[in-house]
Amino acid sequence: MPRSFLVKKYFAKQKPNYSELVCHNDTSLERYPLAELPSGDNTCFTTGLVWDLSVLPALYLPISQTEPSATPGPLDLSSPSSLSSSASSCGEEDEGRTSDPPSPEPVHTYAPRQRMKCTGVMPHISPPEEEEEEERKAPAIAARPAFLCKHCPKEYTSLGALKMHIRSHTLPCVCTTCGKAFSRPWLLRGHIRTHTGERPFSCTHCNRAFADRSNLRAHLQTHAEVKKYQCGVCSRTFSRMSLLQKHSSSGCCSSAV
DNA sequence: CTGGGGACGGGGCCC
DNA sequence: TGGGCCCCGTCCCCA
Repeated sequence: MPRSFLVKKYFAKQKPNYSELVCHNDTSLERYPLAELPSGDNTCFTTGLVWDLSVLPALYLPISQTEPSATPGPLDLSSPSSLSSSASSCGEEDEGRTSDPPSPEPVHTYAPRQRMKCTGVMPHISPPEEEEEEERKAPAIAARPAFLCKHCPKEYTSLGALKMHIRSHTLPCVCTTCGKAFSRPWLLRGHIRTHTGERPFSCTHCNRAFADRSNLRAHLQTHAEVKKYQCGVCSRTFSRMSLLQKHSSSGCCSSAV
């Protein structure tokens, strides 16, 4: 299942310096280098690589075409239970998602994924004992070095990775305001900002503030003269992959798709 | 229709 | 080994 996050690992040891990003309204100060994108060259620049659409078609494979079994199974909603981890326990300060120049490797995979809307439906949260039991069972199910998730076909090479994954099924972090549950505390923190209105990440160009670093990163693209994603046919650049996709599918680059 | 913002998911890395 | 954070990404919705 070629989910984007499963196929990364571009620069393991060469992370860019994100301490440059500004995070005002917050104790920490960060400054984002992306805010100063060079202009001119419309194909590639140092801080942000322009993706060429012409390389995309072969790489953009829907999940169904590549690994159908990888889709996580439905959540088990059968056993509601008390939840120890709460919004308060997870804090409210800054959290970490960051904007950032794209990886220098022009390999993108496209995989539409399911979304869980905040619809008021309480997701299932397993009690700690249940979660531990699942974790214990997992290695037994696995063939050998692999740890299999009992909720879905995923397998991992380490128990730690499996435990982390299982959290996506058990969703131990629950928002005390709306009841929505998350797999990790910082996801909950980010969600809580939607209630509090806190926006700790600001753009150095326009002072617009964001609650999410990733959104700031995307926003910074709008200030860039040359954007991250480029059409292989007309050389037009876009701030988002989705925009490039729309562009390509709507005529201009029909030959490239 | 396009561009952008909001919300969120999950693996990997670091401590 | 586990938790926190980083990074990258997607989808939905709206102007």
